[in-house]
This record gives sequence, C-alpha cells and structure tokens, in this order.
Amino acid sequence: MAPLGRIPEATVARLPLYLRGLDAFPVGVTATVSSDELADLAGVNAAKVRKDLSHLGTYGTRGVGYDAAFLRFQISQALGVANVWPVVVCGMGNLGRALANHTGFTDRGFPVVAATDSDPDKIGTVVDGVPVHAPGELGDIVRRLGVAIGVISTPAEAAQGTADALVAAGVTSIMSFAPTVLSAPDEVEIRSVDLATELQILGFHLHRDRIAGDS
Amino acid sequence: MAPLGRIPEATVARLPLYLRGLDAFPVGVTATVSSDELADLAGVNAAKVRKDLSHLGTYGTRGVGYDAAFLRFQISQALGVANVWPVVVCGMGNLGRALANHTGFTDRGFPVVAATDSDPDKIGTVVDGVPVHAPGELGDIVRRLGVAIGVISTPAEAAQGTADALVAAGVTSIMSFAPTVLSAPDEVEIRSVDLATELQILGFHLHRDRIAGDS
DNA sequence: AGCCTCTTGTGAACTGATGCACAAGGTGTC
DNA sequence: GACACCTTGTGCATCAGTTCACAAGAGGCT
Ligand SMILES: NC(=O)c1ccc[n+]([C@@H]2O[C@H](COP(=O)([O-])OP(=O)(O)OC[C@H]3O[C@@H](n4cnc5c(N)ncnc54)[C@H](O)[C@@H]3O)[C@@H](O)[C@H]2O)c1
Ligand SMILES: NC(=O)c1ccc[n+]([C@@H]2O[C@H](COP(=O)([O-])OP(=O)(O)OC[C@H]3O[C@@H](n4cnc5c(N)ncnc54)[C@H](O)[C@@H]3O)[C@@H](O)[C@H]2O)c1
Repeated sequence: MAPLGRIPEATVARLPLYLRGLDAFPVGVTATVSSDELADLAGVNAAKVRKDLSHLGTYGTRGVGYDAAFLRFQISQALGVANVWPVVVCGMGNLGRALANHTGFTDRGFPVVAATDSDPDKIGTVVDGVPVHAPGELGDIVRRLGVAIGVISTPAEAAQGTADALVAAGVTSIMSFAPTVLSAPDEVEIRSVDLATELQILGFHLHRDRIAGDS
Repeated sequence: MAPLGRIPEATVARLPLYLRGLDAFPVGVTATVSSDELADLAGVNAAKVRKDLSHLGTYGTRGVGYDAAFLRFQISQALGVANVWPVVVCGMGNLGRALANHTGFTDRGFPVVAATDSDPDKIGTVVDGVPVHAPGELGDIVRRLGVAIGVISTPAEAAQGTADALVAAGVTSIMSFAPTVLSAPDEVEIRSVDLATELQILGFHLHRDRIAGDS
C-alpha cells in the first residue's frame, strides 16, 4: 500500500537476503515465486516474507505469487541498489587487503576506490588495483572520489581517530571491524562488525550445553 | 538473583562488550565501576547495563557501583571464557588467511588450529602457523584436534557442502562468511556474517537520505 | 544517630518484531 | 457462470527487548 512509507529496520535488514534469493531465478524469464519459496531461499519464514514485502507495496498476486523479475526490481528500488557508493578502506592490513580484493562488493555497487594506511612501505603502492594513501589524505580522497562509505580496518587504537577523520571529511556511513566503541555525531551511521564477539556468543552456547550435558 | 537462570539472547550478545569495556581497568587494582561508566565503555545505555547484569546475579553495591575485578570474573564465568574452543578455518583464501593470522581470536580462547582448502597448491602448506589440509580430512582434523567451532570462508558454492562436512564431524557451532543460506540440524548454531548485506543496509540509509534531501 | 547523597535493582509501561490464522481476491476448470 | 483451489495481505495476539522512574539499600558527613 504505502509506496514508500517507513520501512521497519528489521525488514531493511532482510531485503538484501530476498534480493540474493531471487538470483536463483534467471533474468529475462517470466517466473513467479511464492512467499514460501522465497522464504526458503532467504532462510526465513513465509509470514515474514509477506509482511516484509507488504511494506514495499502490494506486488503479489493472490493465488499465484510474486513475479520474480518485478519483485527484484521493486526491492532494488527500495534499497536503492541502482546507486553506486564508493568505499574507502582505512587500514590495509590482513583484513583490509581481503576486503579490497573482494569482488562481491563491487558487484553490488560498493567499489573499493581507495585505501589508507599509516605504514610508509604501503603508502603509494597499489594493492589489487586499490591505491594506498597516507591517512592524512583521507579528506582529499573522500572529496575527490566521492566516497560515501568508510570501512575501518585499522588496529583498535587508531579506530576512533580514523572515524573522526572520516566524519570530518563528510562520510556519514561507517563499517568498523575494530573491537572498540566508536563515537560520532548522531547523523553518522556506524555498523560495527565484531567477529571476536560473534565467536564468544558461539562459545557461550557451547559452554551452556557443556554444563547442561553434565549433571 | 538467579545465579544461572536463562540469560536473554540480547544480553548474551552484550556481555562480551562489557568484558571488553572492563579492560580499561587494570587487573589487580581494586576499582569500582558504575553502570554509567560501563555503559560508556560498552557503547550502550546505563539502564541496559543494569538489567543485563541483574540477569547474572546481584553483584553491585547500591550507592557505589560494581567491583571491576569481581564483575569481570562473573561475566567471564557466565560466558565461559575460561574454556578454549579450537577453531578450524575452511577456505584459506583472502578472508581465511586474514582470520588465521588474527591474534585477537587466540587471545580470547579461540585458537585457529587448522584450515582446509581445496587448492592443491595450498594443501600441505603452513600459513601463519596454521596447517592447511584437504577438505576430505576435515572429520579427522576435528576429532584429532578437538575442534569446537568451524569457520566457513569458502566460495558460496562450496559453503553448504562444507557445513555438511562440519556437522558430520560433530561440529555444532559455525560462523559463516559465505553469502548464502545454510541448512543444518536444529542443534547446530550458525552465525552468518554477511558483509555485503551490511553494506547494503548502509546503502539503504544513504539512499533514503538522498531522497529526503531532494524535494 | 540522623540525614543526605549516590547508585543499584526492578516493576511496569512501551516499542518493535514475530507468527498465526483467515478473509480477500485472484486463477483455472467444469 | 459457478465452484474449487491457491496464495496473498493483514488484523491480532504474543513475545522479546528497551526504557523509564523510583523505592531500596549502602556509604559518608555532621
Ligand atoms: N584480521 C582479522 O581476521 C580480524 C578479525 C576481527 C577483527 N579484526 C580487527 O580488524 C582490524 C584490522 O585487523 P588486521 O588483522 O587487518 O590488522 P593488521 O595489523 O594486519 O592491519 C592493520 C593495518 O592498519 C594500518 N594502520 C595503523 N594505523 C593506521 C591509521 N591511523 N590509518 C590507517 N591505517 C593504519 C597498519 O599499518 C596496518 O597495515 C583490527 O582492529 C582487528 O582487531 C581483524
Ligand atoms: N574477502 C572478503 O573480504 C569477503 C567479504 C565478504 C564475504 N566474503 C565471502 O567469504 C568467502 C571467502 O572469500 P575470499 O575472498 O576469501 O575468497 P577466495 O576465493 O579468496 O578464497 C576461497 C578459498 O576457498 C577455497 N575453497 C574452495 N572450495 C573449497 C572447499 N570445498 N573446501 C575448502 N576450501 C575451498 C579456495 O581454494 C580458496 O582458497 C566467500 O564466500 C566470499 O563471498 C569475503
């Protein structure tokens, strides 16, 4: 119904999964997909799929399902995947290099256009097609290349400084891998990916099960 | 109150953050920390800190705060961080190498003890101290080294097969980076870290702001 | 001792998300 | 045209998590 009414955060987080699920349907071929099928493809349940899609509009046909191509178009539209958002990787270490070398990002509209690193041996080099600059040039890079998203893969100690520099340069979207809390103005969106924490959550459940197993 | 009553999932996910925040307090020195301070250190709000900690027990002192060392001990206890959970990295590519080379995991009780890869050139080599084996040896590795957690950093196509092999070997905790849905028995916990999806969520908000900006 | 100040622990309201269950509405068949 | 059969869209109940607000307790000061 609502062509662009507020979309719940939880729904936004699932739209990319639906889009990925729709890759199972060849482009150009007319095909319909039911909420049940799409639920399987995205790893969620069917009721959620229908409720999520209803936030975008009523694009399904009762008794039939959704037109795969049209649905793909609508979700793409809602997510704004037609846009290309250039990314700068800050900290070209082990993780930064893996990210820069990853093709999956460019494919989805997030090309890594530049990197920074404080190591003099790395500055000025080009790694996997990505030029590495000094951290001080960050503001310049952002302006010159129209960077929209900053990735922080520096050591934890340098993360806050890097975030500050990104914000100062006008970047409002940050993905950080540093295991530390970052502060930034409210209008800046920070997504923190903390792998050690993920492992600790797995560890908690293992620990729990072990205790439950004894008796 | 409840020494080990069910701890809400959302709380479990934050306990590692509190533990990290407590690193700001030197070991061996008696210090108290208030829910306000800890909230800052962990990047959440104070009410949440208090409610979360109340699930572990009443370890605070009204009017004073929490004893930092004792609190650290109690959270560690709840999370079971005294345990060491050996990890196997499946897929020693760009990402797998970064993970294997990362010291932060070993420090927290998650040593990467082995890896697998299907590339004949990599099998038999040792990368950053981690021996690389053929995928077929996975079951053997798990049993021999007591692997508790499997990390999937293979291409998406190989992810399900790798998950199946892990499950067959008795691994019940999996962290996957492959952009695909994995199916496994209910008792297996899978945490899927999907970086492209994270970027798309950032992209959605950028897109939204851009639309709102025009008028 | 009495009082003041501080911070915890928690009941209760609120918010957001989930999942059920079914009417509404479309397709195809007889 | 009527009927049988699907699958969507959604109202509603439920659940988990968050936030508020304050009484209960602890320490310190006079
Ligand atoms: N490697 C992993 O698998 C992994 C896993 C989880 C978390 N992390 C986190 O990601 C971050 C990076 O990890 P890594 O393994 O790549 O570390 P790394 O040490 O290999 O790389 C860090 C890089 O950042 C550079 N750097 C330092 N200060 C900088 C600055 N001010 N500006 C720009 N660059 C700077 C260093 O020169 C180095 O090249 C760390 O915070 C780490 O805790 C890494
Ligand atoms: N590199 C990144 O920054 C990044 C970011 C997001 C997601 N991912 C995902 O993580 C996964 C790995 O990414 P990558 O960049 O390291 O890819 P990569 O191609 O560099 O590495 C994949 C490795 O897996 C090995 N492999 C293939 N089949 C295997 C099997 N059956 N068993 C064991 N090993 C096997 C390959 O030989 C290769 O070494 C992919 O699914 C990718 O989509 C990577």
